[in-house]
Amino acid sequence: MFLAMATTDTNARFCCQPLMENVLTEDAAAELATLLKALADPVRLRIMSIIAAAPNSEICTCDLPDLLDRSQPTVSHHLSQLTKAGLVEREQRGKWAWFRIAPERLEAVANALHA
Amino acid sequence: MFLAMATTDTNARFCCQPLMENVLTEDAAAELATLLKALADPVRLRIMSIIAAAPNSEICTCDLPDLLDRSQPTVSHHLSQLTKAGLVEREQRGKWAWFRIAPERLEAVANALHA
DNA sequence: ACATCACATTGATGTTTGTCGATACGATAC
DNA sequence: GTATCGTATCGACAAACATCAATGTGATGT
Repeated sequence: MFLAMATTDTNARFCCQPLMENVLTEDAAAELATLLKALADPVRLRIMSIIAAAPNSEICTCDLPDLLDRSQPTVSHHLSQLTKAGLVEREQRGKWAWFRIAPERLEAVANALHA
Repeated sequence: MFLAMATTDTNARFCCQPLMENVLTEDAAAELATLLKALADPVRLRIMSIIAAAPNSEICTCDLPDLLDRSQPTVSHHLSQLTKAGLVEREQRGKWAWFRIAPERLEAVANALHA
């Protein structure tokens, strides 16, 4: 939905007539870029993938440093990025933190990419 | 297709039983991350959007600096990134460079995001 | 209370990225 | 050829990012 998210905010002149209606606003572009950026890292993609493949579609943080071959602070940082972007949701259970994918949010990104 | 792109490359131990089958390989994750990174910038998203909305779904580079409010070198750099990622295709016509979206490539990214 | 465990935060470091001025390249027009 | 125009490349710089060791925090169990 490069189209669907669209509202115009530019009134520029052109020499080859591109129309500026139905084009991503600077704001809309920034918002979508933020989401894509949150996904655009191999470690974070693998986290999403691991969650999607896990029983009950949820994981405990404790497994990730081993699975991802990254330090605990690094994993924590990536989970925080994904959470902040709204792509995963965090739930505390005793001392463990569990994460699930926020499907609507992920779907929104995927849909935004269909022209 | 966090699932569809999957083949395993990790045999880690776990305390909360996540399965490591059907999980993105490090290589697959890196590849997908590269594509997402190419899209994860407001200027590049607007470029894609402008192309998608343009007549004949193509644009001449010459219009972009004005439309995007960025210098010519900056625009050139972003177009180069998108081209390198295979998300757009370049065609020289006289002195002008024209760009079109590579739909399969963009679709592949979108599909990879459906769980 | 105390020790322990799971996780977050801080601080530091090397790398990558977006940006632009200056310049080089390549095609067109004269 | 020479001038001009559209675009790419180079060099520099500041901002953002991934990473980890060290430390802080908050809950559990004894």
